[in-house]
Amino acid sequence: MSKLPLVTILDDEPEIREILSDTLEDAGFRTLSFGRAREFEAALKTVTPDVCLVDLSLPDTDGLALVHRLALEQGAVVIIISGRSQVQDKVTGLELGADDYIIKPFDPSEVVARIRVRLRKTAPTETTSNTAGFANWTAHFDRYVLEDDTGQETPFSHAEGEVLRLFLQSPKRLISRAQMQDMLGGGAGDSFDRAMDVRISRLRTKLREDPKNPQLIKTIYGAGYIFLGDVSWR
Amino acid sequence: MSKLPLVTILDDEPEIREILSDTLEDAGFRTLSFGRAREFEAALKTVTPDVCLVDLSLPDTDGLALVHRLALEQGAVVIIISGRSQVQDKVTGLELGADDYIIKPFDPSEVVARIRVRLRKTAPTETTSNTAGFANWTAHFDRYVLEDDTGQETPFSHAEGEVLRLFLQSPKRLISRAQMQDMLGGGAGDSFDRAMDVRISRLRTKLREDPKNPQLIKTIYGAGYIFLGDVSWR
DNA sequence: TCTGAAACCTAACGAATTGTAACAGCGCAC
DNA sequence: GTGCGCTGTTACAATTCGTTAGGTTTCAGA
Repeated sequence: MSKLPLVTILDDEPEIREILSDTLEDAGFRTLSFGRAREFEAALKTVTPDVCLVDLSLPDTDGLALVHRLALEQGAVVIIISGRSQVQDKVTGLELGADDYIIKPFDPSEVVARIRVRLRKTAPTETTSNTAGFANWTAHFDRYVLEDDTGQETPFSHAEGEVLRLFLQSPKRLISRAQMQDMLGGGAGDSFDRAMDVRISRLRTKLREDPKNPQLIKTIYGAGYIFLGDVSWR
Repeated sequence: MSKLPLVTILDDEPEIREILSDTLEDAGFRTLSFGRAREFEAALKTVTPDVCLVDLSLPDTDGLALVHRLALEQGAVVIIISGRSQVQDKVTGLELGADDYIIKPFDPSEVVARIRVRLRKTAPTETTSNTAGFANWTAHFDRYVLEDDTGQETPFSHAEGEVLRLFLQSPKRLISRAQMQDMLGGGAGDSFDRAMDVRISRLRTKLREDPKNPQLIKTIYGAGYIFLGDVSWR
């Protein structure tokens, strides 16, 4: 339904354009590449990119001025990719309106990650999925509600949700108690173990697990817990 | 009128904390420094930083988990400062919710520049429009009136409007009590918490929420409130 | 297989947090 | 002054969640 995000690449070196466009398209973006600022600005009349990658060392324009126009006048998301690694270059680039500044030589996957950050912040809240399906349950983390296959809803508390989310984020993998303490921000107390037990116990109750034979949250004696069941985030 | 932006610094090395806080305060920010994650998280109950600087190599917690919690649950702006310069570290940090990733050793002025970028992008919360729709309600902030889908109108007071506007400006996001106190300019009094409760209670009544099962304003025990419902400003 | 210790489960309790009715102080219109 | 609406405060009820305590399960070693 919604189109893939569009990323424009403006760099005078063909190899760099190719590396970037290949990586970005693999990562699920549409791309448009330009070697000259003139062409790029002409294209802007007909398309509106979600993110613009701009190399500063362009033959036909002052790159910084272009960035400034893009960011300030068009309100575009601009990421500078530059061979100049001096701090002063970065600072002025960022001050002139760039959203990020990546130094050449760069790792393509870092570029992808940084683009995703910008998109995440720009897009209206639907980026972080807050609903997950598993077994015959659907967990709505935004509403703190657990929905069964008949549509009946059971509310769960914040503490229970933390544990459930942790499980759903790494299903079919052993999760140790230490890990939970970290993730759930608890202090390392003597009796803290018990608190975690209780959380899990309560969660199991809401998931209508048979205490003698839990199907979803399995205890690994002496090691931790493991969440079975196929999870799909939506 | 508006206070200086608040930046928190979480790093176990005192020298780094000092360098950062000195530079940032010279650059026109307020700062709060912490050496341990525990203290930092405790402080979050009473203050709401505009940007959080987090060092990943903390003694008492898994830094990435902390970042994840901050970013996802609180919607905070997080900048990682780390000695780990591998691309994979950067990518996972950014994917887990960080807004930027700065490598040690860093230049303080670059840190300042990158913080300014985040603030620039976060700031435009100024909504010129005075009407917002959500669920089957329409809120008219100019007339202090809440209109339901049949056109029936319920007046709301200034205090109720403040809270409602705050919710409608960041829906589906956890809003802590601290945040409310900041936004609504209340002193941090002992009994001031109760006043906020009462405001919300009254707002819930006007929204005809079922007290046992609120659909729009949800309480997160020990954390704050979250407003569900899709908001569109008009 | 039997036994004891460690690990784990969970009912019940209580401290902390939150909801809301009732009251009081304030400002404003008349 | 009187009345009315708004808002913070107080007091008490309800909820959440960690802790405690006692029972059950697991596992190593005899």
